[in-house]
Amino acid sequence: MMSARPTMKDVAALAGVGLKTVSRVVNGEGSVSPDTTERVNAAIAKLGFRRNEGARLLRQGRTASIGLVLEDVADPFSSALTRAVEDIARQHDSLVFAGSSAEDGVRERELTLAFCARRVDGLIIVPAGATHRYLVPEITAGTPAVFVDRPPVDIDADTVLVDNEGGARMAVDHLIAHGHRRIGFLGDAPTIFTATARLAGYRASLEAAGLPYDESLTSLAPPTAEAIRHAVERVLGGPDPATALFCGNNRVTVEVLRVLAGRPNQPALVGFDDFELADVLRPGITVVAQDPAEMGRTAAEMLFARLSGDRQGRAKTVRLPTRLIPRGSGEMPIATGIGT
Amino acid sequence: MMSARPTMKDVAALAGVGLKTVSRVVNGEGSVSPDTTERVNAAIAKLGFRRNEGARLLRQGRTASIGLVLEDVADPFSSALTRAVEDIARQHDSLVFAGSSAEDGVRERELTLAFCARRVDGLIIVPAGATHRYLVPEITAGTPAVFVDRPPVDIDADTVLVDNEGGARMAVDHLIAHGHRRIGFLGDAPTIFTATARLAGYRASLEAAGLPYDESLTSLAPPTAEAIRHAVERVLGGPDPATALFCGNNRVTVEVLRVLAGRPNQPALVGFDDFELADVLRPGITVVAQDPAEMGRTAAEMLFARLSGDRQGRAKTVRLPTRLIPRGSGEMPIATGIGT
DNA sequence: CTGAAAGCGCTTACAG
DNA sequence: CTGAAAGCGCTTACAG
Repeated sequence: MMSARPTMKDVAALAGVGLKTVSRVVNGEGSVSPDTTERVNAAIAKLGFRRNEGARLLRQGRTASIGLVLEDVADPFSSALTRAVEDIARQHDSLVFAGSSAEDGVRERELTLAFCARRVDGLIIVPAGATHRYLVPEITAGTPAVFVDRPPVDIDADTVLVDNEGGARMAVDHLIAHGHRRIGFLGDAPTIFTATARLAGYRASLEAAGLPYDESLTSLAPPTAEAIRHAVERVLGGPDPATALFCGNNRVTVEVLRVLAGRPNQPALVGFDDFELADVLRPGITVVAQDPAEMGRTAAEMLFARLSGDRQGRAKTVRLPTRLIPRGSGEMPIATGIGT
Repeated sequence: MMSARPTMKDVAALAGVGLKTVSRVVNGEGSVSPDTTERVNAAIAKLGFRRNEGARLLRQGRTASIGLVLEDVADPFSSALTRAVEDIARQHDSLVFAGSSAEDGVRERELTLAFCARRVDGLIIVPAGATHRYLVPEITAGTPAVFVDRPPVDIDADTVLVDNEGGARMAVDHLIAHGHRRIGFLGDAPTIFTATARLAGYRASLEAAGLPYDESLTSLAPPTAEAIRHAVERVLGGPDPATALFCGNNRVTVEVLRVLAGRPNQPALVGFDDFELADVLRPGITVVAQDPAEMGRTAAEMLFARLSGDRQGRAKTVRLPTRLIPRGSGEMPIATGIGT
C-alpha cells in the first residue's frame, strides 16, 4: 500500500531483477525462467503495480486513442454516432475522447487541435467550421481524419455522408404523390451543409413534378422555438398556404410539432431524421430516416483502416442511403385535419 | 514539411539553441532574449512544431483528462450528463474519455481500469457492477472517483444521487390526489438501485394513504418491449385492474406508451424522468423530472474539487431534488379515457 | 534466460 | 539570459 503509484522500477527492486525482466513478465514475452517470473509476479501483486499505458504508448509512438468531435454530445444524433464509434474503437483497443463543437467553428478547431496535441491516433469530426485548412499539418504529420455528416472545407479527407438530396427528394415526392401541391420546407441554417443539400432535394422534387418553387413557403434558419413558430405561421398562413410540410431535421421537426399542437387544422408532414416516439404520436410521424449508428460505424472503420495500413490512398467519400418510413403524417391528403 | 512530427529537439537544432530554451519560449517563461525568442519562434513556425502534451503531462505526473463511465453513451440521460461533464472539464482544461458499460459489471470494470491504466486524473462513474472493490487500489493511489445516479457498492466515495424515493412518492401521491386507488408500478430490473428506491417511494406513498400494496400491480424487469407488453396487460387486466400507472424510468415510459397506443381505454400515467416530446403527446405526459445535466455538473465539480485540494476529506453524498411536471396524463381521473 | 543503456518528448532542478 | 543533465515510466535495440 504505497500512496504513490509503484513503477516497474519499484517492482524490479523488490523482485531483485532488472527492469527489462519486469517488462518481459508484464508483456508475457516468455523467455523468463519460471522462478524469476514468479518472483516478479509476487512483487507486482504485493505493490499493486499496474503498468502506466500512457508511458508505454509514448515510447511506442501512438496513444491508442481517437478524438471524436461532435456538434453536441447530448444530441440524439451525436450520441448514437458516439456509441457506434466507441464500439468499433473498443474492438481496436482504442479509447475515445469525445467533445462538442456547439456548432462553433472556433470551438471545433480548439477541440480538434487539443486532441491532436494529445497525439490521438486519428480523428472523427462532424464539422462545424468554415474551413479545415488548420488540419493540414496534422494530417500531413500522420493523424488521419474522417469527416461525418458534412464534408470538410478546403481540404480533402475521408468523408461519410448520407444521400441528403435523394432523401429530401423522396420525402417531397411522397407528399406530392399524396396530392399536395403547396409544400413548405423548414430547414436549418443555410450555412449547414445538410440544410442546403436537403433544400436542393426539395427543389429537385418540385421541379420534376412541374411545381413552382415558392420562396415564401421555405425557411432556412437555426431551429429556435421562436424562429420555427414564425416560419410555421408564415408558411401555413397567407392566401395560398402550404398543405404539407417537409422538416429539414430532427430539431426542426420537434419544434414544428410543438407549434402545430396548438393549431386547429394540421398539414401533412414528413421529417428528415427519425426520432424516438415518432411512432407513438398520433398520427405517427412519417420520416426519412438516416442511421447515425451506421454513420459512426462506417467512419470508425474507415479511420482504423487508415491507421492499420492505407495511410496515403486517396480520400474516399461514402454516401449512405436514407429510408422513408410512412407512419401517417406524411400520407394525409390535402385539407384533412390531423385529428387531435 | 517533415513527414514525422518535429520535436523540441528539432526546433532547438534549427534555431541553434538548447532544448531548455525552446521549452522556455513554448511555455512563455520569459527570461529569454527577444532575439533568441524570435529565432525559436521562426524555427517553430518553419517546422510546424506543436508540443506533445502527452509527453509534457507524463513528466508532470498527470494527464489532464478524466474518464466517464456511462451506462450507454447513446441514452438521453447519459448524453445530457456527458455534455455537462464536458463543459466543466473544459473549464479545467481537461479532456473527457467517455465509454459505455452497457449495464454490465464486467465491462464497467474493464473500461474503468482501462481509464486508470491511462492514468486519468479522476473518474466519474454511473455504476452498473455489483461491487467496486476493484477501485480501492486506484483510489488509494490517488485517482478519485465520483459516482452518479447510483451509489458505489462495497466502497466509500463521493456520490451524486437524486431523491428517488421522494420523487416516486410525489408521483404516486399525485395520482392518489386525483382519485386513484389502484396504481400500478412498472420499474426496471430490481438489481438497479434506482428501481428499488423508486419502488420504495411507491410503497411509502400507498402506505401513507392507507392503500394496500398489491404485488400483482407491480413489475420489476428490464424494459424490453416484450416484458413491458406483458406487464401492462397484467396490471391493466384482471378483475380489479389499475386505473393509473407509475413508470419507473424513461425507457419504461416510452415502451408503455407504445403499448398503450394500441389500447382502447387509457390509464392515468406519471413517468419518472422527463423526455423530449412529453409535452407534444396528447395528453401531455406528466413526469417527475430529474436534471441529468445538473447531475453531471455536480459530479464534475466534486471531482475537480478533489483534484485541486481536498483529496482526503470524507466521501460526500449529494442528493438532488426532483420536480413534478403536470401535463395531463397524470391528472386524469379514474375511468376517463385518454382520448384517441 | 537476463540486464544495462539509450530513447519516446517533454520538464525539473541545477549550474553557470 | 542560457543549457547540460537527470528524470517522468515505459520499450527498443544490444550485448551477454
